[in-house]
Amino acid sequence: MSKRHNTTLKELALALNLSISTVSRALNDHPDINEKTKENVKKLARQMNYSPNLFARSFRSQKTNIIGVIVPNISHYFTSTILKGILEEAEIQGYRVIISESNNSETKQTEMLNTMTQFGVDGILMSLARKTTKVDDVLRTLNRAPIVLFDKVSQKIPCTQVVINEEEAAFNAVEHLIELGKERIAIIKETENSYNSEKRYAGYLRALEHHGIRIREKIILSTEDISLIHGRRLTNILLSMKKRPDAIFAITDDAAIGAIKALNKFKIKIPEEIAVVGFSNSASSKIIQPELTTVDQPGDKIGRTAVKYLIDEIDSPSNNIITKTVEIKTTLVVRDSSLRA
Amino acid sequence: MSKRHNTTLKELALALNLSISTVSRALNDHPDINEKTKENVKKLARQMNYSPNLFARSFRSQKTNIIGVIVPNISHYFTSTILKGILEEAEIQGYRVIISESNNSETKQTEMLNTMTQFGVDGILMSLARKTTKVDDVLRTLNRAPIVLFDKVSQKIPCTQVVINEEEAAFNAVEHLIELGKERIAIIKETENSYNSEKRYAGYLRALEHHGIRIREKIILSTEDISLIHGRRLTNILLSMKKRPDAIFAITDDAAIGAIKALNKFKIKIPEEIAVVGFSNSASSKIIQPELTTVDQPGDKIGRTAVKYLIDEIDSPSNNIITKTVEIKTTLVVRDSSLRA
DNA sequence: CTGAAAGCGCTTACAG
DNA sequence: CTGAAAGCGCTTACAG
Repeated sequence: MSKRHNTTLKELALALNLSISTVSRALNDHPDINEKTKENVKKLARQMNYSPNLFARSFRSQKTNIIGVIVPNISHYFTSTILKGILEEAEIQGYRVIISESNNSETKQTEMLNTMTQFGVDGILMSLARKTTKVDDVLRTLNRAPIVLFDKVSQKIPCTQVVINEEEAAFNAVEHLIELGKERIAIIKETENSYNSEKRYAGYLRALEHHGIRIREKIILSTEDISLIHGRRLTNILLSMKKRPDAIFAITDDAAIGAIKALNKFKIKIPEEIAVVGFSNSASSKIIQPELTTVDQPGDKIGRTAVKYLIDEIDSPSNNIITKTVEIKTTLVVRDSSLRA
Repeated sequence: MSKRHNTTLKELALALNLSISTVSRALNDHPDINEKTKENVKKLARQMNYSPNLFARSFRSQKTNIIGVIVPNISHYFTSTILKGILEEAEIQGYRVIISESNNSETKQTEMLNTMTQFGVDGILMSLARKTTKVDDVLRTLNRAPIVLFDKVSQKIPCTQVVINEEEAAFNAVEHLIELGKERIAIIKETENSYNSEKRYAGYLRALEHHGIRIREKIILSTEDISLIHGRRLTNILLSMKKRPDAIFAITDDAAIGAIKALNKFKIKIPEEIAVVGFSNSASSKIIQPELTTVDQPGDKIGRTAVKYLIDEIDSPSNNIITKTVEIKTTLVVRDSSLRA
């Protein structure tokens, strides 16, 4: 047998002097077929190393059993934990997963959506590229295949959205700082109004209001790119103020770690002088000194949940397009950066 | 037009009162077709939101343009950078990528190989699960589709293997410590003889020999699971010795970071008393205090290279099975954990 | 219990 | 310049 050759039903049928139909049925354990025949067929199939061509099967059944996934950046840790959940759940349910990256480019994202529908995926899981504005492209895809959004979502797209309890999580994080006795709590958030940043900011505001703490515009800082470097830069600005904050809530771990790096540099005691809380529970949050208090986002569960909702829609396609939001609970992981002395 | 409906060539043909053949050729800009006809066809195709069913096309051409990827753990940072490279290069070359995780289980790995060949992927990229012993399964797959291994490879599998210059990289890392004036250099490696651990250990030995430094068995430590926790544990053992080492070379960043955490706890000066060098240039290596000297592994390049070699084999299937090793160069990133005072 | 035939959507050699 | 027909590998309703 030469290399790269795949045995087909036809070959088996020829060798056994049976019809293709019978061979197919025998392999699929169809009740009609004689036990003896089944045995013979299966034996030869094993010998000839036969395995069904799933592509042909999918083609016939008009169902690919493939889920397409589009994420902004695959090497972002939180994203990779979601992907892990997606892969696990998809495998359990008998689906394969095609992954692609939009690199936060809307153009690329549209291209990916097109390839995926052309390819005939049964459904699409997507976390939106930053600044996704031309929702039309996504809506057009929605006519072809069900979509479930996760993490970076948009209410403008009428479909199921799997997110964490952003607002509540931020509320809890800030309340934790207040209970620690902190009163001048700065926030480092995004300039652009992403779903996530907006919700976390709302939680911050609500916590302050709820506890009767005055909102100080001066210590509400924003940045385009919510990274370690900008977390550090904005913290330096906070430190240059006449009246420094006594806590910093950064809406990402990266920015919070940047903040800690800045505070460490000036030998400011954490959490006594300034406490810090982040968001994500990334691997780095346990590496930084002092270890970072942060919101744990269960990526695995988000991924699994998104897959479940998507497969539900694949199995029972409904024509009523609705925006449904599914919230996954998070927990605050308290570490040294905000531990009561 | 109802939801979830895909226009087909047949429908276009019917609407235009043309044959399916003509419509197909018009859309593919076949020179035989009348310009006017092409225009009409294309116009209607746009109106009816037609896009070709790639599944049908693949089915006919017996080529899926899909690459299967199997990795032990998708959320390992280094792996995700390789995946990034794979996705980028695959897209450029017009391939789609199916990703799955073996979770370091050989059984699961075999299953994935089977599904992928059944599915008819054009080729497979794989990083082996730990302790892959039953090479037979992989060899059987090799009869169906070309395989290129990367990172976790095995010489027992006759195929192209894309790796980094493990031995040389370790040699350079240890030589760097020697040039710093260190003489009692401990190594933290894996118990099990993985390709990577073996090569790095060989580089360590060669560097010591090359510089006429005696090899001390006592400070050559091994662990099953080369993680932060075990890096810390083994470092504690090193610290309990009568004569402590003056440097630690850990064959992963995780273990090196564990080492630094242990040293920090005992307020041991890094690098003056004990210098530390890791391997990977993970995100965490820039977070830990002091920042970690480590070997930068260009994941992106590894991924791209693996895709290129695989597509070469897909395009020109050769029957001569050979083991070819492709080495990607690394660089040592010197940071505070080994910086001359 | 087994077989002949249709069909999934597409491309292309062959005919006119 | 256009069309009828075969075929990629499989499943299944229909017939016997």
